[in-house]
Amino acid sequence: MVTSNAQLRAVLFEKLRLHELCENKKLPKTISKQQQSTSEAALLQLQHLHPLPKIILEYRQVHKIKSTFVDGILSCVKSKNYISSKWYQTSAVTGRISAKHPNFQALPRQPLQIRKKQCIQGKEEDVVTVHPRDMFIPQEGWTFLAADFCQVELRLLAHFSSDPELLRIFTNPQADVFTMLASQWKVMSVDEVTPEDREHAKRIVYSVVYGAGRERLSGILGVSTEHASRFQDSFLQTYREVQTFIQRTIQQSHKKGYAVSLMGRRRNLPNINSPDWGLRMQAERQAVNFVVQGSAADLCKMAMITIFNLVSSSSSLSARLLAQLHDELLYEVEDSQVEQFAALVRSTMESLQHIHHLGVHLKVPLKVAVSIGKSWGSMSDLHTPPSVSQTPSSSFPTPPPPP
DNA sequence: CTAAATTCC
DNA sequence: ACCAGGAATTTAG
Repeated sequence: MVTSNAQLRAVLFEKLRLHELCENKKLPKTISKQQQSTSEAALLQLQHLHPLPKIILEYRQVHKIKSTFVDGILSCVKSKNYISSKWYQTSAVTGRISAKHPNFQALPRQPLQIRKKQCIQGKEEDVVTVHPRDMFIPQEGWTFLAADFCQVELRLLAHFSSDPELLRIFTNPQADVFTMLASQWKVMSVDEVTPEDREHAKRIVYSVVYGAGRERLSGILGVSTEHASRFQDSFLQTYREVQTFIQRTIQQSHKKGYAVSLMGRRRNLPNINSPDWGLRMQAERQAVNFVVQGSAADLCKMAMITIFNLVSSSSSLSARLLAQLHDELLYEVEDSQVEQFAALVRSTMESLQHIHHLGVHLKVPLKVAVSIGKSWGSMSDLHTPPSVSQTPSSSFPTPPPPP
């Protein structure tokens, strides 16, 4: 079977013995059993030695789509006559929301290009592109509206660390952070940075701050481990206070046995003082990650609930929440109310920078990107109306009575 | 690096 | 027929 990694391993390393042909590069091993890995990283290294690895990689991509996002979603529709995810508010340790049956959060964002087989005798083209999110469209007379916190976790990291360099980036913004960093690293002008470059920069930043080793980083960065090691040194040197924040968080976790989010939520870390080095290091990374990712989850839930309350108490506004994609809220709103709702959502989310009755005062401004569209796949930015962004209205609900 | 769900063996 | 765990994919920071 093409889908069997055990059999693939047998063919690749016992029959063809490809690992002996590339001793210069070390191939990844599986975590638990220390076998030869058949992961993407391993197959990419082997693709020049034999045609099979590339075929497997292509197969895996289309098979994932077919089995999960076509057959999988179809089976979700069959049991009912409609399609709707189940949303879980308490299943994720960080406090993020998760979805099942189907998992809308993992629906492919990028369009997929699939080459047709020659034997089909394609009269038209031999590549077909699929936009999975384009399948979802709003009801007649309504439009999708997505509100997204811009770089939440990085902003929260700037807040927690008080790193002057990182704070400066957000307090006087010149361009998008990740496009800026991408242009610096790849030595190119800001408008030459492609969306792929930006995503790449984003992955690198989060990998470094959440404690990626040089092995892992070199894989993402596409350079040698030595170069990756130097890169992470220079990164943590430019943002020194980030490093002290990481150390402080780990130290406190060791003392308390748990990590705390922005709004006081805890995550217990049983292995934080484990004698096992591997487990202890993992718990330390989880501590740092929880403070940032968990705080982002706090903000998103606050935004969701606050907007829900505002819409509920409004007699004229018609808007429904369709999904929560991590730090993004997806709504369906009546065509005539798009502008009004966009302004409300934006000011509500940005006002979460200061939540006075909870004692939350972020040192960085929160920025929200609102986009609208007639399908989930093709949503375009809705520009900030200057009047709204200048005056953040007090749209927050009244504080609860003191205890 | 972290956090999910899903599919396959 | 069912379940457990691992390895691989997608997504999100």
